[in-house]
Amino acid sequence: MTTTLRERRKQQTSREIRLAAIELCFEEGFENVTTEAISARSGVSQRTFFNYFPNKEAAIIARPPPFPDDVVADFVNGSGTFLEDLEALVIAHLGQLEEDREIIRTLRNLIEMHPVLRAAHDASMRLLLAELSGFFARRSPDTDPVVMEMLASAVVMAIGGIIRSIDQDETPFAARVDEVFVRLRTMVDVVSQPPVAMG
Amino acid sequence: MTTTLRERRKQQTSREIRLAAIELCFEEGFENVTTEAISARSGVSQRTFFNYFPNKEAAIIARPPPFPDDVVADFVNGSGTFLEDLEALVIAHLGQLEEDREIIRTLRNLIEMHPVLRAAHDASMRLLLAELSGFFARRSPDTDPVVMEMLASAVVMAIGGIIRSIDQDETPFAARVDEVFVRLRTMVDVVSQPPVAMG
DNA sequence: TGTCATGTTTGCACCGTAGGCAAGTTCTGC
DNA sequence: GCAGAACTTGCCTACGGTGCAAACATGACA
Repeated sequence: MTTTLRERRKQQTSREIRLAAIELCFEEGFENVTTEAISARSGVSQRTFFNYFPNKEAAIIARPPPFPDDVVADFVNGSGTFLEDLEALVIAHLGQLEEDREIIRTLRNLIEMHPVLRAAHDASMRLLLAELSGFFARRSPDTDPVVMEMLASAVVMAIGGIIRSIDQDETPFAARVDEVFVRLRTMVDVVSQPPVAMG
Repeated sequence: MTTTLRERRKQQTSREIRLAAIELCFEEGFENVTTEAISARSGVSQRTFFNYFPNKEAAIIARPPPFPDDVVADFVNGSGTFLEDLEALVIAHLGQLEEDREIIRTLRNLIEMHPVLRAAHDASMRLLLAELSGFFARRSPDTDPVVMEMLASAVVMAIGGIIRSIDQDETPFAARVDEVFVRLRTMVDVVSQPPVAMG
């Protein structure tokens, strides 16, 4: 039994701290929120706050959950084309984001406005990028790893494009995978543009 | 006359602070360097340090100089293919990095090791990315801007690939532009992989 | 149920980062 | 040389973040 009372409590406390942090940011603006205030609202001591999170940002920007192992395995050992197999991977990721849809909506502006949050968010995007390009490299170990990073960063950007349009499009994220692939193909077209101008 | 004594002094002070910061990091490790020590070594008060830089990281990670206007104009109004015109832009950028070659070598490890520096560096990369994708969008205003971000991020990654191999390859950066384009084409190949497996 | 080991929270003390303010110093234009 | 702008500095305050040891809660087991 791994889900002991202790662990559940910890989960709970962690969630309470995060919630308090986000609410306070929303009410007072990120700059004006202190770790002391967050601790107070979530009913723990400031010292405990720092047992859970290394800093204020970390309480607000959660790192995205890792990709499920089976989905990764399917991609890495996939027998279709790169894009075909990539689709399931991206859908899995978008699906997980769906749960956080409301939080994403709330945090988007906060992130836009505060360099510190932006940095924390960047760091979490960088992890995603590394994870993805790792999968790519495992799938085709002979391809230049830098190329895999390039491709992964393009995919991450494409996903970002979908997320950023959350306010203009209510469609569930996963139903919008196509946009990623349309964009990848458009990108290819730009790069492969024939030597003679097309008017 | 814009290059007044005052401005030169400011430049000078700024450079002295940066130098002191980098030297100290090299001698004592980033974590063990305080803004107080940096200020002391560069002969200013701690208060003045904060007049110049918002924080320790900013003194260490300089943002790359902007692209020269004429190079940008040539790219934006260029009449060749996308890749052909892109070349001059990338060469200009690599050329500017050449001047910092030694600093880059010194700072690389520091950045790898310290999340705070990494974050500062990411932020400066993000500016580069935004600048580049802005140029791309101005050149072809009808193309989906998200695609331009994807492409720009791939190019930035490719440039990063060159910089990261600074220790394995002494060739001047600008002489290695080709690697960027080879990699862009490889990336296109991966994405455009024909539907039937190629063994 | 009692008790012991382990894990978690807390208070406290301490250092470093960062900014506001006002007084002092240096530079610029006239 | 002088008035005013720009810059530097010291002082004061607040927040961020960590180490430590005491207090407390929990799980295991008799």
